[in-house]
Amino acid sequence: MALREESSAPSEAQMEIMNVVWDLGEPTVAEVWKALSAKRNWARNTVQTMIARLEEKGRLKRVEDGPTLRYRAVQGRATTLKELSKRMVATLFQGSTEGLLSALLAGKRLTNEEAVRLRALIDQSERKKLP
Amino acid sequence: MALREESSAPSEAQMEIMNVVWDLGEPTVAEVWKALSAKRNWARNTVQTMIARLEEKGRLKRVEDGPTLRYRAVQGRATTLKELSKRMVATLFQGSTEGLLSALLAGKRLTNEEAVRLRALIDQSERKKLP
DNA sequence: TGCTATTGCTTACGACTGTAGGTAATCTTG
DNA sequence: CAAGATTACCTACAGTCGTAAGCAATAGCA
Repeated sequence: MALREESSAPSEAQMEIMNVVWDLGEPTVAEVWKALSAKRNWARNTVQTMIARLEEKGRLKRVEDGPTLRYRAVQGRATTLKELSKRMVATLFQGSTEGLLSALLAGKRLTNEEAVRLRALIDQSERKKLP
Repeated sequence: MALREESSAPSEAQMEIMNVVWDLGEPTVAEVWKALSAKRNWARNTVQTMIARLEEKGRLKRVEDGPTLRYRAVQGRATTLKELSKRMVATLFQGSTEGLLSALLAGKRLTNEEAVRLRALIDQSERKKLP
């Protein structure tokens, strides 16, 4: 396991940072800051603090690269998202995937393409062999 | 709209309280406390504080019922869950329902019954007329 | 070589959270 | 009616979050 069990779920702002790190691969603080500057009008130091905290919590790891530091995500995006979504289904929907899906689809009309893709996901998971 | 826009999402602990309130309808603090005592070893006052905070934030409303107070959820469960799940899909998956579903189903095998029910939800949402 | 921009580290501060202890009013029951 | 149980309200305290300012070392340019 990569992270200490039962670590608190990252907040929305923290996930924004993580997403940029995943997108950029191994960015510096300044790169993350620039990437976010369109959406969030944060000061550079704000980004720096958040990255430092994510590092303390074991979600990011620093990579010494000459003078300036770069940061890598400790867990891959897919793993993290899987954990977070399972956790959300557990707390909000008592573990029912169906509950979540029905909340999401409530009052929403799917296009045919979307429906096809979602069905494909279900087919795939139904057919899947367990390891 | 029921709640002030952009109110911060309720935390996991807060959602546990909300879930009990929805289940019980219009419980007192003590009833919530008892209902949670199996899962969470909270002091009665902890539950009371959390309920008071949920009231401040407009998620619960007190109902004077003789001497002791009862609390009602201001929004229905379905509405709240819909909001929260949309928000999560937005921040974690850039709005992609498919992204969430694929994270949830990753490494999981659906039973036939589950698959059938999920497909039904999709069919329904595909067919749906918009209001 | 001295000045300016960039980077990293430290510290701050108010809001919110999880977690509760005290206290005072009220209700119940012997 | 008096004593214990139940309730509600107020206060607290450490931890996290969002948001940064201040400062020191370094680096690059004039």
